[in-house]
Amino acid sequence: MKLSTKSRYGTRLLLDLAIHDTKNFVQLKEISKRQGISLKYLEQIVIPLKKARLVESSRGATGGYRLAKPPDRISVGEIVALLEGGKSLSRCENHPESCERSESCSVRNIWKEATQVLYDKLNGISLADLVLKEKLS
Amino acid sequence: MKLSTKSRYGTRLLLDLAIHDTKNFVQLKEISKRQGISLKYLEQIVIPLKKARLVESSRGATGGYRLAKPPDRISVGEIVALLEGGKSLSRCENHPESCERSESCSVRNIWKEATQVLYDKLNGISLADLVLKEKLS
DNA sequence: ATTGTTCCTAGTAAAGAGGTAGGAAAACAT
DNA sequence: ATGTTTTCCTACCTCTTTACTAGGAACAAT
Repeated sequence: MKLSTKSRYGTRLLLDLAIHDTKNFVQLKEISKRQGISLKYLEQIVIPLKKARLVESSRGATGGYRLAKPPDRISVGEIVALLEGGKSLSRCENHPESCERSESCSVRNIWKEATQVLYDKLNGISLADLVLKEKLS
Repeated sequence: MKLSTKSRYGTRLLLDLAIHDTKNFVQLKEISKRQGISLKYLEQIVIPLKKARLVESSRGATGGYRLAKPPDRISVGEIVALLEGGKSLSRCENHPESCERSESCSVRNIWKEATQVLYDKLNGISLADLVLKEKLS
């Protein structure tokens, strides 16, 4: 039960955009240098972020990315859910047919509840919060 | 960020012991039938549970397993932490050297906080609680 | 001695994680 | 127009982890 690097790097990517922006476009190349993440990998990670309309892009020489919404409207929860491919902690959570046998749902409900508290926490943290914390340190 | 089958099956294994026991030893073969999990796989899963003294065993023809502690003293949190191999959600959480570069710890702290709320929840649920829920349904 | 269990050590197939590689398309600068 | 610099798109690749299975030894009861 580990977070993938996609989630972690993706969060850092967006945080970087939230800090070094904001009206103008920021190039992945810059973020790559600052965050120490390969450009090619960032290109992969940004794709779902763009699809989900968290960022918008501009192509060409002076192109780059910027947040599509104000930082206080983007939560860590939605970033993680997006890059992890769904909120559930157990695969069967949304596919009851696979463990219907004897689990009787009482154990499965535990996983649901755990998922809930986890995302309640992450949903309560916005990029704006992270920017603030970053500045304080 | 998914739970492994080891955690989920392990929890069901222990819940089964908590229900069908309790003084006598219960064979994995029985649990295998009831839970629909292969005997060989259960044998694998029970090893760390025994090492951690959550269960005790008896060998031979009338052997089997039983809980080593009362069900209200065993939490789902410790089962999961045990079978997932640690509580951290991010690999770097306990190895700061790997992401010291630019994350400045503010993002990493988020993962720590998330881990905390998750395990606070799971630690608050005991096998005895699960037995109760199982009986109600 | 036979049977039925735990225990121990391997092995294995498929999926996922964590990237790289090469180039096309677009926009800008000259 | 041409070259440059970016995003964008598709594919590939290696390593680790997951989720098991296999075979048999050790042990205890009958």
